[in-house]
Amino acid sequence: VTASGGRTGRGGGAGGDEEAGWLAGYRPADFPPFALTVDLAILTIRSRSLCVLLIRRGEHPYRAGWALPGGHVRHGAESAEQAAVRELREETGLTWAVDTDLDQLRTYTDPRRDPRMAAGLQVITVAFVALAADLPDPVAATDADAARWWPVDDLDLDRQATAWADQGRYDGTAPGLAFDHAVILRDARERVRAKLEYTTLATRFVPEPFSISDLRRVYTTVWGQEPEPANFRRKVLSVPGFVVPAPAAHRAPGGGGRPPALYRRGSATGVHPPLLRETPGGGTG
Amino acid sequence: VTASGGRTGRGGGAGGDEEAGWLAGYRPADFPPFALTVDLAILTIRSRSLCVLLIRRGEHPYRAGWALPGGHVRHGAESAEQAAVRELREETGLTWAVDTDLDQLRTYTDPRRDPRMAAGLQVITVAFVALAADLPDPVAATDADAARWWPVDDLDLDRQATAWADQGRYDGTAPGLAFDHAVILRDARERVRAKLEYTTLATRFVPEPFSISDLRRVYTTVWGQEPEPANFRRKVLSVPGFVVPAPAAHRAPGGGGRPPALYRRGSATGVHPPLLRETPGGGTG
DNA sequence: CCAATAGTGTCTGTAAGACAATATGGG
DNA sequence: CCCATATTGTCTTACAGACACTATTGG
Repeated sequence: VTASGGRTGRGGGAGGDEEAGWLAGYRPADFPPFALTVDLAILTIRSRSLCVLLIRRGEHPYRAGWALPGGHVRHGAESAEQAAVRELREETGLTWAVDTDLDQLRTYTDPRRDPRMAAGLQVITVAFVALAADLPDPVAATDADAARWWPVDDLDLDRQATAWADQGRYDGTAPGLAFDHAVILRDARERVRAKLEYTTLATRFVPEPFSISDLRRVYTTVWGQEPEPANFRRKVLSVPGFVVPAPAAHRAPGGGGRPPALYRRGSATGVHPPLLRETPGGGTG
Repeated sequence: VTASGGRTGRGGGAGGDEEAGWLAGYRPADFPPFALTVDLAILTIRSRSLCVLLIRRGEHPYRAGWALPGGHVRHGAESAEQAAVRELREETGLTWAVDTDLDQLRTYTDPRRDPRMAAGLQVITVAFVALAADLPDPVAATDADAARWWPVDDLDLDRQATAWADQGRYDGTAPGLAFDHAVILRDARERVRAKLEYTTLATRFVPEPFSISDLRRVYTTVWGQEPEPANFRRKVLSVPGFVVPAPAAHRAPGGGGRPPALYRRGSATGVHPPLLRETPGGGTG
């Protein structure tokens, strides 16, 4: 209280005279162990279903169980964001743009979320959402003995998440996810649904070039309800920079029908005013 | 890979036979120390300014510097959310509803964000936003030798946050915030601005009963731009459950003018379709 | 020609922006 | 009455929902 009493108007910086001395003598001796991990909900669309990348854990805990890819943040060497990019590359073999496609979702800290708490280690995780179009089939990598895309709808998320909240485990018939990953994945899905409304995120789900119908199918798949085709087209084309026309190309659609005009991603990131679902998350009541 | 190979379709739970044995022998011996803290951006409106509760730190690091209230999560005993509620009560002396008024903002993990990293301790923080109407003047409590409300606009946030990102410190004339708290506070302000659009959050900023003008002043203050009064009224009253009429009461406004009708908070949480600012965060370019 | 999909036109209801007009209180 | 604020009314414009209609391909 005495030494740097006049600090108020001077601005910060931890490099004060007295404080430098304090730091020199500081030892973080008695901190009980927290572990910091990242978990990734990597989403894509395959055969008209929203799919998530899951790995089969090669190590304890939840060995041989299905889980979101992720891993430990390297102490002192990186942030959670950097760890997420690194894990993503390790898991998928792809390089990734950080700010564009990786979105910090939420941090999960409940002491009961990891069984290692019983041994005195509290493991907390920062969850991220990533989107992908056209990812190759995943390769099993470090600490995973298998990896595959799972349709999110097949995972019985709501029941799993509820079961987790109630009793800390789940015994249904769908693949059970390790830790609280069902909760994380449910939150991730809701985040993506919401972001489709007010961002151009949907274009990340489709390989270029794409038709307006392709883009509309993204909304249909993620929202679970189809926007009216004519109005959807009007909206997308009326937002400057949502999509830009691509030179006519050759594509062979399955059956007949008029071939669609093709587009690429535009430079816009926001959609304003937003596209609205019928039943958004919040609700009015 | 062998022991519980058939786990896939059986659902999770870390209580498997083999895994119980592993856990019994597990010791988290060699985990380098992470510390987990929470920081709170507690916002209110005072004399037509958006204000944040800051404390003057009584302990190192950044001793005697201004900072967001917060503290360590108790290892093994609580989640970040529970710690936030506890700290909030300790700092303000008020009980608080968790889900309603405390919102997890983001987690900050950059190794450079806390000087104790130099001593080998990586401190990460989960930031929360809380809103308040009618909070009493704060009392200095544990590990804080002073606490007061600061108008957010007086804190030179943008310059502080930029300076922090560039060089890890800030030397301007406004009160400098400890750690990366200028960044956190800027994120918090943007979160609140956005939430006013699609939630009934604004009612949390005004003491009951309130007039439509009181509510409009919240938007004016937080957004920095005034919604058109007539249209604003129409919108608020057209959303069911946004506000409910309160029985006529006695109030003495400063000057003359027709006395306003008074309302209380309704039960609705979402506003759909949303109220829109002119220049939202995302932007179209 | 038909089937199938893409794309256009148009009517309508809702709601926001702008702003004038009216109501209700205190000097 | 004058002032200040609240509240209502109304005209206009923007845009989403709905849906009929036209266009362009393959068989």
